[in-house]
Amino acid sequence: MDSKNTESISLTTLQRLPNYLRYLKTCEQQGIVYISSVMIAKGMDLTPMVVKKDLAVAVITEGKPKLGYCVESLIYDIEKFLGYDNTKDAVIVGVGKLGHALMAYEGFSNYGLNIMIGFDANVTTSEVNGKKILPMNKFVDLVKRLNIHIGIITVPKENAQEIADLMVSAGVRAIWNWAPIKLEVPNNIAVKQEDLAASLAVLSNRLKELMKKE
Amino acid sequence: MDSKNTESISLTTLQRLPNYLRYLKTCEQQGIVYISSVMIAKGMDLTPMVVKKDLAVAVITEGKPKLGYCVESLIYDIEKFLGYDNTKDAVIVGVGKLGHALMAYEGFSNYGLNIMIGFDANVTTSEVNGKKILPMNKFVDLVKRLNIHIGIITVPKENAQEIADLMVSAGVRAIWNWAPIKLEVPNNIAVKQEDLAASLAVLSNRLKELMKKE
DNA sequence: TAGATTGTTAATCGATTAACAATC
DNA sequence: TAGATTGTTAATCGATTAACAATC
Repeated sequence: MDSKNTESISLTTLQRLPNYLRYLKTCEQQGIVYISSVMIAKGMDLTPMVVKKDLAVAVITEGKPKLGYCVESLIYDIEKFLGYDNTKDAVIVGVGKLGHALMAYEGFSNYGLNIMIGFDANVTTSEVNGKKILPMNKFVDLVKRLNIHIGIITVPKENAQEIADLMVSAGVRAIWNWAPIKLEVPNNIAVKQEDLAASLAVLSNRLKELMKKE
Repeated sequence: MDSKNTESISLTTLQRLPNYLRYLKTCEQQGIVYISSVMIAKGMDLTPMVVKKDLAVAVITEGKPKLGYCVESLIYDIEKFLGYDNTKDAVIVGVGKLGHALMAYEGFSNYGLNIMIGFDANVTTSEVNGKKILPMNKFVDLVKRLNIHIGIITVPKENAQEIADLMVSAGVRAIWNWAPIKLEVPNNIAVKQEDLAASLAVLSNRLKELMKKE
């Protein structure tokens, strides 16, 4: 069916797609109906070539020479490609300050993610934003029963591996790990490491380069 | 002096460096004195070649054939390279749940970052972990006076650009932006965008690939 | 000495950039 | 029709991988 995306999309393109979406939606709101790769590139600090290449792999919509791409169709296609059209349920383990922040963040609904329930070893609050917080002993049963495939880990690094194991045993297939530790999981489980140390390394390196120039 | 790092280091290598550090410290704690690129690669899911190349650009320490690299020297060199040896002060603007979590996170001290003060339009708490939270009208003066060069933005996206402008006017040179919006700043200012939508796109794409295989 | 491991040089791979024919 | 823009094919660039001589 999907003759496209048979071979997997490049990581860089994939990471840019949500940004296209964000930009195109602001264009749509301004009443722009057709947009060229040149315009998109200008608005997003890319080159037109990157835009054309990215769209070519992620989108069915074809651009019209001289006119550009239909904004509405692009939005539709990209949302479809990213799976934003059918929201995926997730659970989060570790409702400390960070976990709390992620649970409360409204923006994830725009990304097709619904954090349904929070779990914590020490439950201190019963709800965040109308979402229940439950003790760990309910975890495996509930995740299995609700058939939830995405787990978010925001526990201290000492406990992250055991939580990952628990998630895998409960049928979780994709883990978003915020603990600064490399998780060991079976190779049929996807892990995305959120690496703040790497982000900081990039930022402070750029800062150093800037300072050197003066 | 530093004949190395004249030409800038590759982004991928840079992002891996904090992970080397983390791994090497666990080795040190286990009493390992010398370690080979093969061992490091095994412990970190890399290839020995990547390890050797990365170390070659970031480190002064030379490996000894048959023996490997001195763990202690590697740690010293990488910390130096990443600037962890002299801690940098930062301020954060937007002490909602996320900002609160970042302010309270102890781990940043390991990365040479010290979030000194929080600012917020509506101050509800006066302190987080012994760090003051102040109203915005104190921002420019204080940041200038303390000569702070790093700013973290955790305000809603509607306000992120004005906060960035304010930071720039106060002498901030590097911005870590958690709001999902592309900031416009002068080109002598470094910006690191924290892009959760991109992370989620990667994770859910991998999940999709996994599901397809079954 | 023999062999494992480093460090460097060459080959491969993939992504970005350039060039250009097709087309509205 | 003329010209801007798409989509595709080729060239470049940079990072990863392979090969191998040097060396402890």
